[in-house]
Amino acid sequence: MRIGDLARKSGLSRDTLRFYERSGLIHSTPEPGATNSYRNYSDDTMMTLEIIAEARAAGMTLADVTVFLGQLGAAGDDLDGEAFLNAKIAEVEARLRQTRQFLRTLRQTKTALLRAPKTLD
Amino acid sequence: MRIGDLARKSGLSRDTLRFYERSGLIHSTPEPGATNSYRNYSDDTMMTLEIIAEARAAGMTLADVTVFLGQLGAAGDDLDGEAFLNAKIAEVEARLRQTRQFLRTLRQTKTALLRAPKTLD
DNA sequence: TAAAACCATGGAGTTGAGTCAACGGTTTTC
DNA sequence: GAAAACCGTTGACTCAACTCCATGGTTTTA
Repeated sequence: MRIGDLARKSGLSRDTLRFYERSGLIHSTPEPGATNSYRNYSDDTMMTLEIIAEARAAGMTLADVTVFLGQLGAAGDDLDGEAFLNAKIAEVEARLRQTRQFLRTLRQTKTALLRAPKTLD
Repeated sequence: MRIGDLARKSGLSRDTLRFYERSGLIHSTPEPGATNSYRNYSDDTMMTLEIIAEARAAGMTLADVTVFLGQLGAAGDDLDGEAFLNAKIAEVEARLRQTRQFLRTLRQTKTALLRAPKTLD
């Protein structure tokens, strides 16, 4: 799949995809025997992009995501990897708590606003 | 309370607090009859800072938080305010889902890593 | 086969959210 | 009454994550 297709499927801009590739988050392999220099993405790239989106929503930086995607591929008794994952799990759990708390605040604010007395005019 | 105290209590830097004030997120009132130009914060400011932290963790921008804090104070039959809150609630819910999904992925990755066969050496 | 649509690279620019440094005035403490 | 510890402002700087532009090559379509 070429970059334009991936952009349409993912909702990201071509520039963003190139930027992600420069950053080592996704990879493209020139179509075998291609005469041009067009990027060629496998279908799996979409899944990677979804993980990236979730990770970003969870507050991770792209640098973190790069490390994590590395872990995802090759495992095997990796102590640093475990420490990294534990740290990130803790961070995301904390963020989840704060987000839930904020959602409660948002909802309360909404009902408070609805319950508010009409102002005379 | 002066800016240094608030910085210590909140864990934010004095610069960040001044930046938040410039942005209209928090406010200070010169102590009545003060001869200096020192900022003076009420205890409530800490609560505002906690809301800001939660909102940021939930992915809101400071611009959004400014609007939201405005809603928090003066309510009363505000249609735009309701629309804004509904939009933000939807955004935060979506982000919450993505974050939960990512947390699952993180945990799975960890157990996969632990289950991985020891490499011979 | 020409126009439209796509792709590439390189480098500059933008935005959000701070952070730092310089310089000088206040308060507190020894 | 100094020194240390605060505080103020202004303006430049950083960093992450994009985004845009210029220039030029390739594919697809009418």
